[in-house]
Amino acid sequence: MNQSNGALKDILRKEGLRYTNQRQSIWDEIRSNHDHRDAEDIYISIRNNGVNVSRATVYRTIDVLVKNRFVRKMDLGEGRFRYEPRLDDKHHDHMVCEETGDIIEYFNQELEDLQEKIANEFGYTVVRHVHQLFVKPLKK
Amino acid sequence: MNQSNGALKDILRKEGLRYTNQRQSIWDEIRSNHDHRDAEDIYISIRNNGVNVSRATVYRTIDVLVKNRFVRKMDLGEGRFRYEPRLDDKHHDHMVCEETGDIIEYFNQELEDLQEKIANEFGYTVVRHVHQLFVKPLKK
DNA sequence: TTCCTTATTGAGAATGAGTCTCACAGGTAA
DNA sequence: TTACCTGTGAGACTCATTCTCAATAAGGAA
Ligand SMILES: [Mn+2]
Ligand SMILES: [Mn+2]
Ligand SMILES: [Zn+2]
Ligand SMILES: [Zn+2]
Repeated sequence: MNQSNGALKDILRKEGLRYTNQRQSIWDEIRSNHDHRDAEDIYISIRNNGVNVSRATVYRTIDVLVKNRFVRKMDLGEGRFRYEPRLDDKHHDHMVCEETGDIIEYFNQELEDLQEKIANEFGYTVVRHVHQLFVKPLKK
Repeated sequence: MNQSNGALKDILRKEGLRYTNQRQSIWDEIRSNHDHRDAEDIYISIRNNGVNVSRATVYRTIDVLVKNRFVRKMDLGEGRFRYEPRLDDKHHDHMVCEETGDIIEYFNQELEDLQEKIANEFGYTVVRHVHQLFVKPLKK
């Protein structure tokens, strides 16, 4: 599984890459919580743990992790990407509260099916999709 | 209406801004077709028409047009924004063919309703949303 | 019309996320 | 140990977009 500890070595081997302390630290940091953080946040957190890595290595390693589905890269239209660990690898989409900035995860099978149906109507099949709901709290 | 000719003057007046040739040229260029173009494309087209405007003015004017719903700004995750005129102002979402780059517009009321329902379940109401389907042609 | 005050503009500098370069460090194999 | 080769850090670079500021042009007043 993605999430187990030794799995990083496996994908690195598969990719013909070496196992290094930096790569392990970066994956450990991303795994350490379920937030949706940007590269700079991740970089700062690693450094605050006393590990010296460069931004370049953070970006390079994230690419490997994204390619191997350990990490999901998302674009909320903020001008930079955010990343989250794919610990259980269950698909979900995001709802962003415009008042608080909270990010809520949701999954709705009907929505997933509907979008495939729409694509089919145009002669296509969905490869990937972006569903983002920018919301505000209902009046009580 | 947005799309009529004199409407630009109206929104500029409302915003306390002056009516200038540059602003008119930029809106005219964006209005001239229904493509989903980036700022550089728009800038180049205006210059090819023999009108001298700066990139800064293109960006500044687009902001005003977006704010006043003359133009829709979209982020397809390409690292730059694309813009389209809101000539009839009917809402639609986009499907992007990953093989050809074609952008197909679609609208599905069921989808629109469903996402509001999902937001409600979490105690929110949808302010805006992004729905993008990245697709490939069905095998024949 | 001409004048006057201010908003607007153009050119290019600045910004910021992300990528690239390259000399050096560290693993690997014989 | 040597020879080789990948990975890394620091900082240069890229590219879309924003900012700065001196020069220009709206547009209201007279
Ligand atoms: Mn998530
Ligand atoms: Mn469109
Ligand atoms: Zn989904
Ligand atoms: Zn929609």
